[in-house]
This record gives sequence, structure tokens and C-alpha cells, in this order.
Amino acid sequence: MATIYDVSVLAGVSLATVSRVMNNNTKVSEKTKQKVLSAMDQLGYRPNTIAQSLASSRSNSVGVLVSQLDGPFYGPMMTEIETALRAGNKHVIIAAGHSDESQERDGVDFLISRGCDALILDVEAVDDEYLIKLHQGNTPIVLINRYIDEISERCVYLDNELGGYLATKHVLQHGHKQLAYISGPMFKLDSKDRLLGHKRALTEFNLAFEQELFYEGNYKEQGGSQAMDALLKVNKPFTAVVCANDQMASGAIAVCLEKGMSIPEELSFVGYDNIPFPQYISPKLTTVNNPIHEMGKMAALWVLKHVYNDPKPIVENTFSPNLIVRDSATKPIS
Amino acid sequence: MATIYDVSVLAGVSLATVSRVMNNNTKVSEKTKQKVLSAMDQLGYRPNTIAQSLASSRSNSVGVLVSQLDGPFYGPMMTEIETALRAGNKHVIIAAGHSDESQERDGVDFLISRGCDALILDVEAVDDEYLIKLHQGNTPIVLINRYIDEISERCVYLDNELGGYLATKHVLQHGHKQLAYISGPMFKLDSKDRLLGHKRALTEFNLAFEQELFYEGNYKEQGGSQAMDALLKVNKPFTAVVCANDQMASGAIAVCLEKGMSIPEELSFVGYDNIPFPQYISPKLTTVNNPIHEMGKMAALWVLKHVYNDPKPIVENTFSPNLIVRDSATKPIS
DNA sequence: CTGTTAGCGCTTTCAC
DNA sequence: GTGAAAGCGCTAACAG
Repeated sequence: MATIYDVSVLAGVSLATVSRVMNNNTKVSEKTKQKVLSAMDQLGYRPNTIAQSLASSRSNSVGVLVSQLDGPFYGPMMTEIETALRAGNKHVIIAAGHSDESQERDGVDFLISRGCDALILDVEAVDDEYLIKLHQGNTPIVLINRYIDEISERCVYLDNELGGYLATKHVLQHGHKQLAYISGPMFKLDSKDRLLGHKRALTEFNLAFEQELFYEGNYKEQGGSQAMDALLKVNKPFTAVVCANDQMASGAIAVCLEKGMSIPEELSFVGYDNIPFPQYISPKLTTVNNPIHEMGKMAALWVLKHVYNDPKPIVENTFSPNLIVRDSATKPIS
Repeated sequence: MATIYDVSVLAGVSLATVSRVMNNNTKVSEKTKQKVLSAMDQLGYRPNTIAQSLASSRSNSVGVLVSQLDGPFYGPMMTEIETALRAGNKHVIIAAGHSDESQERDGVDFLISRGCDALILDVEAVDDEYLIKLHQGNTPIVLINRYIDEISERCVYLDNELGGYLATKHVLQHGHKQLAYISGPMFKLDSKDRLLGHKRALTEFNLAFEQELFYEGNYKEQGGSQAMDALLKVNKPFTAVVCANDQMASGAIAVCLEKGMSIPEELSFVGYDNIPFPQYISPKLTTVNNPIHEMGKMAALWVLKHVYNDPKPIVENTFSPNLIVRDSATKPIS
């Protein structure tokens, strides 16, 4: 591999000059510039980014830590982050936190020790305090899907309370009065917020929240199925099920279909997230749109703007959910 | 940030000794080792991996280039790769190729210039020749989902022809005689192979391949829907649809359900890949298992073993598909 | 077992 | 506008 030294020799200039034309931030005469460029070309020169990083103490890489790499939720987010960052010629280094506190901390350490210029985090197990402290360190961070007052300008998030409210209000407006609720894991902030919104809607319609018809799921299809099984055994009728995400809604609906129930006639469903798949099942799932890919993009743009000083990006950090009405929720029977 | 120098001063030893305890590949007396360790601890020392890379010309990072980051297919693969590599303390740098030749090449260049120690590639647009040449370069590569004879030991792949055969044979054994086939994009090798297997099964049952009942899809839900619409308009009856992947099968089934057809009674379906979601739709999809996550893991282990000389991993590189029988295919209506 | 020393390839003052 | 030279933080011979 040719080095900057080889180029400088071939071009008959100094190392510094070659470096200058690479970074073209200093003035170099057009003539020498061409000499250097053609020398680079002849040698098939490619800068060693590791050496650049060491010398400039910038790695041009940003670390992304998400709970999982798979699933309908994180995939699109990663896609947007990678696209935006690569367009800015930055590298994406990934790590998974698996919703586990020590793994999340490990991931962060891992990424920092790799010299990432910034971190984009979608973490849920570590507490606010940890993140606030992290924020005070040398590596800038931006949080996706989380809101912490003290570092609000670093948060890109969705108003989950509003989403929960919209979903529930939708079935309430159809006349349902007995609702079951399948939540996400309650240690997650978004689970809590969605539930809060659910309760607000209930209150608005003068309905009480029924603890017996509440089931704490795990945001996965299987969790939805389990929840549905449990709910069906409760000795309390309900005509609609509000699910804290689409995956659980799908699992729950599958159980009902299996039992020969007709959906939505016998039981209405609303999901949350608007992941692609449930559009293709029958009935098509009514849900709340979660612009997760937009949020990923915004996090990346934030980094480009504030860490790499790219003046272009316009960054916004709060997103609002909206209802997507399809076929899984209708009027209650009778 | 404390450097190795600070540690050496505090511990009262030389730089080299500190370096030795970090890499613990050379003998260091227990006593000095402890001194160094405690000095590191006191300083909260973290090695600068960039500097390590430059000095050792190993970046401890492996580049992963996939078509897309999202989707039910690549997510699980990425997860396994990240998990396996991180367990070996290696970093994963990702890039997306979007099934586009120039983007795939860019991605490779990008990853190489970042100093990756190895590349794991799931590419489909670049040709074999390019990959063979790449293989001859300095950065070791391993290919997922692709087989090239000249570099077969670098390929981790699935026998797609066999999978195609199994899927089709399954419906044929149920007595179907008129099959429609929705393929993936024909420029992709796996599409071709699956189709080949399909044709082999047909031949085995003395049936002709009907060009009119063939539709080239795009491996996406929507493509499946379009395909189904088109197929339904063809003036030729069929009782089963073999789909080259689950996503298209789901899209196709959705169209039928929408039209009020009962599946599988009126029309049988088989998919391919065994992605998680279609287990939760009704009817549950009969499909061919594609151990994509295993393949991701194997690619990672290959790198650990051959690039980083970890003696542990046992690597196998060819995988066989197997049929997963669920509810979407049954006997034809006589 | 431990210290000395020469780089890894590039950026960045500081002169000229 | 261009060159010389001092590192960035660490590894890896080479001595001892």
C-alpha cells in the first residue's frame, strides 16, 4: 500500500503538501495540487484512515448502540443512520445492548474505546443518571427514543403518551367500553408512556382502568400470544384489545384466529409502531405510526451537524405519532 | 485521557511492560503485573485502540456489507455476527450495498480504507470476477449466501436449489398439478437456484414448467401482491403457488384473503426463508427453513479462526434447508 | 522478565 | 504557498 510519503516523493513535494491537498482546507497552488493528485492516482493511493485518526484525534466513525439489530423496529432505523452517515463519509460501528444494563454499559465502553467521535444510543436499561454523566464526558451522545430533561437537546424521541392516547381513543370512539391492554415491559419508558396515554383516554371517556384486563407483555409476537391466552381466561368480558406494539398485536390476533373468532367483529385490535408486516395480514392492523426511521435519520443528522460541523442538516428532535386506521378495529357487537 | 505513558510512570515500569500486561502474550512477573494493573485502575486507563491499530496494523474491526440492514432476513444475521465478533472483542463496521453494484463496490472500498481486518460480504450485484480479485487482495473476505467455485472455502451458503426442490415437492406430493411460481429478482443467484430446484421437482413429477404461471417478483411483500394480482388474471388455472420467499408469499396471500378466497382450501402456498412473522398470520405459512443467522455466525467464526487465529471455532460452510410444514398448503380441491 | 528505541502513516504548528 | 519536524499512543524487535 502506498503511503503519503511515496506520493510526496513521486510528486516532488513535501509530506505536508500532500496532506494539504487531501484535506483541502489550506490553500495549495493549482499546479502542485495537480502534481499531487496525479501521483496519488498513479500509485493508487488510499489514505490510511487509522493513521489519520491517530494524528487528528478524530476517527470519523460514530458508534450506534441499539437494543437489538433485528426486528422490524431497529432495522429501518439502522438503515437511515447508515445512509445519512455514509453520505457524510462517516463510519458506523454497531453494538447491541440487548436491553441489559451491563451489556449496554459494555457497549458504550466498547464504542468509546474505539474512538468514536459520537454515540447514537437507543438504550433502555441504563438509568438517566448514567446517561447524564456520559453526556458530560468527551464523546458527544444523542439519545433515540428517550427523553431526559437535563439533556433534552440530545434526545430524539416520540411522544409515546400521545400515541397511547390516540390508539385508545380510537376504539373508545367506536363505542367500546371494556378494553384489555397488553403493555410492553414496564421497565421501559415507552411502555410506561403508552400506558399513560391509554389511561388518559380512558379517563376522558369516564372509564376506569381494569387491572384484571391488563397484561404486561414483552413487545414480541409470542408475548402477545401469551397475553391473549391469559386475557381470554379472565372472567371479565372485553370487546377490544389495545396493544402496546404491533408485534404483540399480531401474536394476540393469531391466537384469536386460531380459536375461530372473527376479528374485528368479535374483538377489535389496535397496535402501535406501524411496522410493515401487519399490513399484510388479515385483518389489516389499525395502528399508531412510529416514525422510527425518521428518528434514526435525525440522530445521524444531529451528529453530522454538531460533531462534524456540517452546516446543512436541519434537525428536529421531537416527533408526534399519528393514527393509521385500517381494518382491525370496528364497532363492538350488540 | 490517561495514556500508556501515564500508567508506566505511576507503576514505575516501562512503556513496554505496560503494553505487555495489556496484551498478556509475553511473560510478566505477577508482581509488576499487579502494579501495572492497579495503576491502570487508578487512572481509569483505557487503551487507545486507534493507536494500537496503527502500531500493530490490525484494526480489530471487521467490515460487514449487506444488501440492507432492515428486513426479517438481514437483521438476525447481523445480530449473530455482532454477537460472535464482540465475544471475540472485535468491532463490527457496517455498510449497506442496496443490491447495487456501485454501492457494493463503494461499500467494500469504504470498509477496506477503514482498515478492517476482514470483510464479511452479502453482496449480489457485483460479479464473481470482482470478488475473486478482491479475494486476492490483502483483506480476507468471506461471502455469505453466495458460492463461487474458485474461492469455495470462503463461502458460507445455503443449498437453495435443494430448498426450491423441497418446497415444490411438498405441494406436488399433496397432488397439485398446476403450480404458479413467484420468483425473486432473476439477477440474484438464490432466485435462480430456487427456481432450478422448483423445475427439478416438476420434472420428477413429469410436469411441465408453465411460463405463463411464472412471475418475477422482488422478494418483498408488495411484489408478492403484484405477482398474485397478475397471476389471477392469467387465463390458466392453478391450485398452488410456490413463492421464492416468505415476504412475497405473505403479500400474495393477503391479496387472496382480500378477495375472499379461503386459503389453503382454494389455493395452497409455500414460502421460503422461515422468517418469524408469517407464523403469526392465518394460515400459518408452510415454508423452507433458511438458517441465515447460523450462516452469519459461521462467517463470524471463520473470521475469528482464520484472521484472528482463535483456535476454538469449528466452522462449517454449507447449510441445508429443510421444510417446515405448517398450514398454508394442503390437498387441491379435486 | 524488563527496558530502550524505532517506527506505524498521518496532521499540524511553525518557520520561511 | 510550501517544507521541516514534532508528535498522536501504542507495538515490537532488540538488548540485556
